[in-house]
Amino acid sequence: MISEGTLTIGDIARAAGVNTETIRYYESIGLLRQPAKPPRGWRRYGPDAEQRIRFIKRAQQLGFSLAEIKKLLRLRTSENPRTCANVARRAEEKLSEIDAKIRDLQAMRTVLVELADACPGEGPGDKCPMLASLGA
Amino acid sequence: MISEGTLTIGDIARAAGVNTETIRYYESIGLLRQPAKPPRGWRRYGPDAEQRIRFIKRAQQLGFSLAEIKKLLRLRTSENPRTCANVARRAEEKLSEIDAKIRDLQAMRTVLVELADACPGEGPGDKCPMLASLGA
DNA sequence: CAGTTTTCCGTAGCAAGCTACGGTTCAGTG
DNA sequence: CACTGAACCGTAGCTTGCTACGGAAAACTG
Repeated sequence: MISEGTLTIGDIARAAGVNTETIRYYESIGLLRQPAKPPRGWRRYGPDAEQRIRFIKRAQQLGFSLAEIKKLLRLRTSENPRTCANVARRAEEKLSEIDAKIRDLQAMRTVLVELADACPGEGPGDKCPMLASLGA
Repeated sequence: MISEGTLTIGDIARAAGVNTETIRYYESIGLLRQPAKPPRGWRRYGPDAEQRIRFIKRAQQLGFSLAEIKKLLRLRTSENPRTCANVARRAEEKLSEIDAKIRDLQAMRTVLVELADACPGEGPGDKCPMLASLGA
């Protein structure tokens, strides 16, 4: 629902803190709607385009991919009264993914710490217990 | 230090649980040395090629990139008596990176949980407090 | 009105780590 | 010796999220 307005793509880009190319990219993948191009001249955006981009950036920071954000945005305009539940479900799925990533990283961390503890801190590479433990 | 041997690239690939193409890729980026090609016939690998690939895969699981693994492998053959310390230092750096990623993910998690808690579980998209909080 | 900036648009490239394709040569089996 | 499967090799493609390039047209600035 990008309304017509008076702002150029550069105005929106500066306001939202992104590159104009990024906006064009979002439009090309259907994440933003391009305002209709006038017969002569440049496209003009309304201020809601900036809001849309800010939404995208915040959702990205929460770990959503652009494809997932696209789906969230489609839900937003849905009249379905269960939409809110759908959004909540997606958030829960994302939460599970995040938890899984955290567990993986913590497992990595444990192994790395164990290896580092075995290291005497000097000696040539072929005697290094860390490399040896890794199978080198 | 891939010695000459009797094994073909397919043998090594099966033994190490990777694709032959992956081995060729590793060779192309200098992560594995290609055995010299005989004037007629196929290259032959020694069993240490499999060990090398297993090392790479384990290090990857610990979050090291192929570029970083390349450096670790170069350290391994170094005569420098401080090599072991260098390996330990890289492990510590990697530990910091892992910790930073965990912190980022936990921050995402916190925000997501807060948003999800505000969700009544039904209603259309334009009333969804989660989407609203994100700025949509 | 001249000059500079901006938009427009398609195309191409980057990072990382592979995977796929296709034509040719070679090895191993019956 | 014929056949099948494997290796060889270069190149291209995949994913995600952009960024860069370049020429033309439109718009702002003095």
